Amino acid sequence: MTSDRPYHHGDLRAAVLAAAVDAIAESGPAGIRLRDLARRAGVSHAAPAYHFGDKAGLLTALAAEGFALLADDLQRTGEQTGSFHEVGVAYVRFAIGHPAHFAVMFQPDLYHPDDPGLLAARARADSALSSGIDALSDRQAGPDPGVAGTAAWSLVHGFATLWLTGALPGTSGARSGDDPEAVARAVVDLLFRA
Amino acid sequence: MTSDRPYHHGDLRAAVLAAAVDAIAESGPAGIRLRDLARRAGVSHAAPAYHFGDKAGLLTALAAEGFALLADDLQRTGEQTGSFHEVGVAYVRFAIGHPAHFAVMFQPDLYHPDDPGLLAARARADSALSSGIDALSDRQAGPDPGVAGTAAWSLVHGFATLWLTGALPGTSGARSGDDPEAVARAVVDLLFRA
DNA sequence: GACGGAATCTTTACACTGACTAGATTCCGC
DNA sequence: GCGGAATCTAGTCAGTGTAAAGATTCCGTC
Repeated sequence: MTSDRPYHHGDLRAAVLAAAVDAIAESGPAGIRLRDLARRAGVSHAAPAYHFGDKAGLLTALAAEGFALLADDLQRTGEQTGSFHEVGVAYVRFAIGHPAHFAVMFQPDLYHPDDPGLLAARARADSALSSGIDALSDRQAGPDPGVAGTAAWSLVHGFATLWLTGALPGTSGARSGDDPEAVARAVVDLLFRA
Repeated sequence: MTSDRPYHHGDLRAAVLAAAVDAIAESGPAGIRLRDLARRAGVSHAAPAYHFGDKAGLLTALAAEGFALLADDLQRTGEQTGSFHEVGVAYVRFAIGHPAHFAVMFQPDLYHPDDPGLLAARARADSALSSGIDALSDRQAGPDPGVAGTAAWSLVHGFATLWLTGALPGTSGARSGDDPEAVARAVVDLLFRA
């Protein structure tokens, strides 16, 4: 069985990560199989283990990539708009635009939660979100800025999660044509309408 | 190896469900193994399959049980207090009190989402939550009652999810001694303070 | 241009899992 | 107490994750 494909893939690490994103989009993070990802990338079944160690290592890399992308999005949005409303909407936009990453990021039992690269990426995302919240608290007459930040994060995170799960009536119901970003904006506005 | 335990377990279905709750609390829904649950219940490795068909069937039953418990909690709280604030807090209290159920309930890729029993239980929970939201909208001057309901649900769901994930600063940070229910109440109050 | 170590991938092997099947045991209505 | 139904066991199989050892290629250095 002499294949004509080269012995070295070129960028197998990225290819496996991309294949994982596809596989998760199809059947969720639980249905992911290392051997299937290897098949998709056109390599032997044990090749992914070289780059990620084990299955949890792969998902760790995926989660870290997700936190890094989220941090970039939030930071850029914060700098461009200076509005926490828009940072919140950007959070939802990221979740819906990268559902596979988002699903893995907030299931620490799937990966190695102490991985340094992951912790660094998550710290960046936390920082970008916090700075948006701080800017908000300045204008906000709330009693406790910590509570306001927790509320804001909970709101956008919950909305994104419920939307992705298909639990919201609008997702598969009568208002299925709704733009999630528009609904998210309305929801965020409601929280800070004072 | 003649065991002295009886051939019939008595209530294996409930025992397996209880073992699943324990196992999920230990290592998450992804780490659950049918053979391990059988060992915990003291039966042969294939016994659980008789009651649940397959692994997804077991998690379907667990999710249905969770939705039923949630519906009971929300309905009781709504009737006793008549306050949506308290219904929201009850939502959070359920999630933190039944983390294993909650984790499975909102991961439809783990179970059979079309199961009739599951759909019925979820419909009951949706109804209990909606009635609380309707009562809220009457007093609320919001533009769209649908938006207010989505916001409220998103808020409590997001808070519960983030708290269980350990993502909130208060969970493992300096304010780790905080009572989640008290924080939830403050967060819900913030949304509807007008 | 050639050498040699490092990086990358394949092959082989093994324990474990979920699922299926046939058979054993017990329960329960009549 | 008879007989079908319900419940559980035992055996089997394909598929999975992981580890170890070997094969192939890359790349800095001479």
